[in-house]
Amino acid sequence: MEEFHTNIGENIKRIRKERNLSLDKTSELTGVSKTMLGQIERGKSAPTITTLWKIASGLRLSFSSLVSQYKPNVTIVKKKEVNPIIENNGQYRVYPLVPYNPEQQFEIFSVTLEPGCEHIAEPHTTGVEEFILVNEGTLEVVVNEQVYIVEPEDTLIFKADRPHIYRNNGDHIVKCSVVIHYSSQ
Amino acid sequence: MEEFHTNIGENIKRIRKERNLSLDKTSELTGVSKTMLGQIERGKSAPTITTLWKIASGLRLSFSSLVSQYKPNVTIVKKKEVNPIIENNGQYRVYPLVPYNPEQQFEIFSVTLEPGCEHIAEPHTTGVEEFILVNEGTLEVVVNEQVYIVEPEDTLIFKADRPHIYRNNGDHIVKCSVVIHYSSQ
DNA sequence: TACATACGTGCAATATAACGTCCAAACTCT
DNA sequence: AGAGTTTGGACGTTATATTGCACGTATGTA
Repeated sequence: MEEFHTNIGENIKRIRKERNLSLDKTSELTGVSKTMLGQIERGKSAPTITTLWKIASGLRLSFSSLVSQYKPNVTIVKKKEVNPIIENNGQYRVYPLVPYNPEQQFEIFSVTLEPGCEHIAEPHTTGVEEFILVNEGTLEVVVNEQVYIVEPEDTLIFKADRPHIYRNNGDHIVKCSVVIHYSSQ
Repeated sequence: MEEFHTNIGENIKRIRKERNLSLDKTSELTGVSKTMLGQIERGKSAPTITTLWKIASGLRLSFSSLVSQYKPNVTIVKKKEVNPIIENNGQYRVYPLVPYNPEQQFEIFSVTLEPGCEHIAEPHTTGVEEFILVNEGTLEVVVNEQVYIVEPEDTLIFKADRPHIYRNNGDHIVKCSVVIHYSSQ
């Protein structure tokens, strides 16, 4: 993510090698200088979208084939090592486990609500859908003035483009996993 | 195409306005300076992919929603105004009518073969498919040592990742439309 | 009117993308 | 082995992306 452009470099180099093209030949096909191509491949510079466009066009590639991320087979995220976002005086804590990324258009949080906590969430943009999987405690969610009671092991799915409220009316802590999906209109 | 980055600017501005965001707020969400955002929106500068990444992530957008081209409703391409690519001493002429573009992953040519012309085409990369629609004359195409006779109003479809030969053995000119599709593996 | 706030843009400084030229290593050919 | 060719990378220069600061305009408020 912070080293995002290295992906593109690797993709270009792989495709170039698959086609047995030299940097010179690729430069000729794309109209991008050999030096620049080499630097992009080695991750030494991040191209502007105009040069990326030239590369994609010259090599007859789609954008997605260039920006596609290399995914490690296995990744483990330790919640203890994730800095939570604190709200409601620490009663409402959000742990971003899988941050958003333009390719996979969703993000995953773990959310904790202390007993008595009521959190009012801003409406998201249109097309956003939330999936709430309750792990512990009983969660109350208000959407469209309607109250939904979500028991442990139950899941609530709703369009989050309107204001909604999370509430823990029990005396036990509430822990839930939240997946937010952003549909690019 | 040459003014490609203006598209992205328009897309960002449109989305930002839809969400009632100021440049300041957008800068805060994306980590890209307000000035830069303004320049990108106005087409005054072409962002690098790292800043585009920041914008897409901060605004929870996909890449495709940012790079999507504005398509005019109607476009007319006059073959007379298209510079053909000349080969075989002018006996083989290729008119690029619709150039390749990374979004729509194909290109369209009009091809003319004078009588007696034989053109040997380089193999394309794997995954490339050709669609040949013969308009005038009778075209012979050799693929995998197999000769195919394509009469007027007939269409030949074949995977073009191997050498192939176009031949006009008749005494009438051959004109055909060719669509080449590149599947981004 | 005067003041305040929010918004978009202009300007100067800096970082870096993009280019042309040159160079060293590897690979052909006799 | 030696000359020529191809390859990828290094260096210096130019173009431009990116930033922070400041300015002008609009809108609302007392």
